[in-house]
Amino acid sequence: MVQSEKICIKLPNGKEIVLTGSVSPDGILQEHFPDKKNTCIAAVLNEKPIDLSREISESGDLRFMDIQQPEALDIFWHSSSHVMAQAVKNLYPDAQLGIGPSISRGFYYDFKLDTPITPDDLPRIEAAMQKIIDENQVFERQVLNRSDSIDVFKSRNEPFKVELIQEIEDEQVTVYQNNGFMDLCRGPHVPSTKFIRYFKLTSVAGSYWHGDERNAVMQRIYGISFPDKKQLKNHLLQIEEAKKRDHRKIGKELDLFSFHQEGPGFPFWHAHGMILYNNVQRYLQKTLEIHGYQEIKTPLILNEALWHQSGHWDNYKENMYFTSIDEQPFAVKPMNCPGGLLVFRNNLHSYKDFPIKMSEMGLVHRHEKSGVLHGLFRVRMFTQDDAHVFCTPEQIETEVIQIIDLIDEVYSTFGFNDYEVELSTKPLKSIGSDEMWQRAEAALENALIKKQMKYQLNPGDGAFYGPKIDYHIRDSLDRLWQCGTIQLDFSMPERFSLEYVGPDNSKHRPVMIHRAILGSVERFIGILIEHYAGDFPLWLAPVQCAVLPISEKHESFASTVLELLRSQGIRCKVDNRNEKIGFKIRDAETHRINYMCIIGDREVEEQSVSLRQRKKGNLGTFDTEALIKRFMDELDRRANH
RNA sequence: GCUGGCGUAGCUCAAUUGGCAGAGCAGCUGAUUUGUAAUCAGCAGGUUGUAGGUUCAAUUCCUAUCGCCAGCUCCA
Repeated sequence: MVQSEKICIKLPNGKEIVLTGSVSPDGILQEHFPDKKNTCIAAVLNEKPIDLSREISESGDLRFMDIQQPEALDIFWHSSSHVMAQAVKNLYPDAQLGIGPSISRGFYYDFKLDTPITPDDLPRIEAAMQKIIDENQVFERQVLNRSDSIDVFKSRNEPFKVELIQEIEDEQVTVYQNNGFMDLCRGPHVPSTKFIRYFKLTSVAGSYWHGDERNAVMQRIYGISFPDKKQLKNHLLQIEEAKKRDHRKIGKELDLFSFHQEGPGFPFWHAHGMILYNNVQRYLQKTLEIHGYQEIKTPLILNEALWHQSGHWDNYKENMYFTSIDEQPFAVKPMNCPGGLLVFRNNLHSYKDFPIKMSEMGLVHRHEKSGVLHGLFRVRMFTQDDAHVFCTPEQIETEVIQIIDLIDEVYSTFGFNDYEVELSTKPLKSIGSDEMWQRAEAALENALIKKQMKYQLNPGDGAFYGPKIDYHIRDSLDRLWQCGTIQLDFSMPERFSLEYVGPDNSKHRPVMIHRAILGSVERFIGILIEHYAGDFPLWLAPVQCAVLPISEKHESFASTVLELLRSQGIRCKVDNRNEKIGFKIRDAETHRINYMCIIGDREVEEQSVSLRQRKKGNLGTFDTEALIKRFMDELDRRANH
């Protein structure tokens, strides 16, 4: 490239240099920061990432991307996917390349290939990758014009790449090449393959070209790589930990719930699971009572006409189940609001009664495609901790603030102190006047601002009937789960002609706020199981205490202790099996029982127990009074540990 | 829904190229009477998801079906 003007570059250390001739970031790195030569993988010129080997053709700020910087991982993973694709092409010359991006955690590449790739093939591909890495092949960038590049990829039998180029509007495209492997790619890449130090291919799966099931079926290989061995190890450990915490696995181990062929997507709650379910529900009901809610319950099956009126027929029919009663069409409710509206409309309401906060633990059924069902996280039947707040437009902001506080209170009870909030505004398809939307969005936004909440704006992502605030809670493994939601609704009051009598003695239309805190009780319990890894806090635990007599002769006092604890509402059991104490302790520990009361000669003598806490070990001797006090105190605080 | 994988005892998993379905844990019985994460021995446990088919013979091969698991644009 001919340089018409001199190029001035400002370096990260503040130094300014003038380039003469053809200079790449590589050269500058060698000259000015020789110690970083081995750890830099790319440069950033005027906030645009470029290859280290790329000739600098414009003036501006230049900095270097160290391999340890998070932003470098993106490039790192992208290069890793190239190496993987190259390895696959070496092993399967017939494979046609799809796309191979870096993703939030790792990378993948899609291939069209007639021979199926199974997990057993991954070590072979990994070995082929290692060979490429050991050869330290240099990634070479090349600029081609469109038609040439199309010819190139046609001749290489890469129809998908040709299709991609045809979708590109630019006259020039870039390709990267190393040792005969070529890929259409925007770049940048790490300088050479040796930078991909530690990697692992994690899974194979099917996918579709452009994600559309009408298109060609592709095989996708997922992988992860890191510059540091420890990072890779930690990542793999985290995957292991997540597997250990899988609520489906723990649910089976602790006998919490089950699923059956006879009811796909419909959870069966077992006795232990019901304790979780009931405790979560009771806690919530009590809390709502304190916050001025009144609880209602509406029928599971309602006449289809209601669903026409509510708009669900038009917008939600695909997800609903239908039946008939006395030859009349009925539907199983997928949401609770229409039923709640009938309750509201059953009485005449004065503005003096507002806000009216009606809550419902509503069992809803929603048809989900069979392929998306997933334990308690994605089911076809669940209980929503639903509520509808009816108020005047002026009351919206205050009510939303109260809900924000309530949600925070509930989440922190379960140890979720970290959550993310999104505000979604008017979508293209919507009902209601612009003025109404503006007022509603402002009310939600003001509430968030007043509470000094950080939130992400999702323009155009609101429901068709109103804007909303969504909550995502972060669990102990740093994963996000959508749970709570606060939605303003102008549509339902309209459709159902809701009214209240105002101070002017005439009728007005109320505003309705839908809100859920847990979202789905079932899903929330799934999240709790994984969050606590099955080690539930005392107030939730299915079995809180195991009474363990050392031998047969201690059974009598053990029963006395059991009865005493039971009389105080402690969920406990006695283990009278003919086993050694070590066995009984192990059994109680593996069943995640919070406390063990060990009873031998000494304890019978002193009328006390030797208390042991799950995962913590021996706590020493407690007389029965101190024991109960300890339990009650922990229960009162709903202590999280 | 689509693609691929899987379905064996209550649970976790075995079973050469098709050749008598097996182990550990849990359960039951007996011995042992135990002091802070597994005492020993014995017994029992199955229409191999379901329905067809191929075969002298099917857990194994084929077809259908049900369910489970993973994935199904985070775009060169």
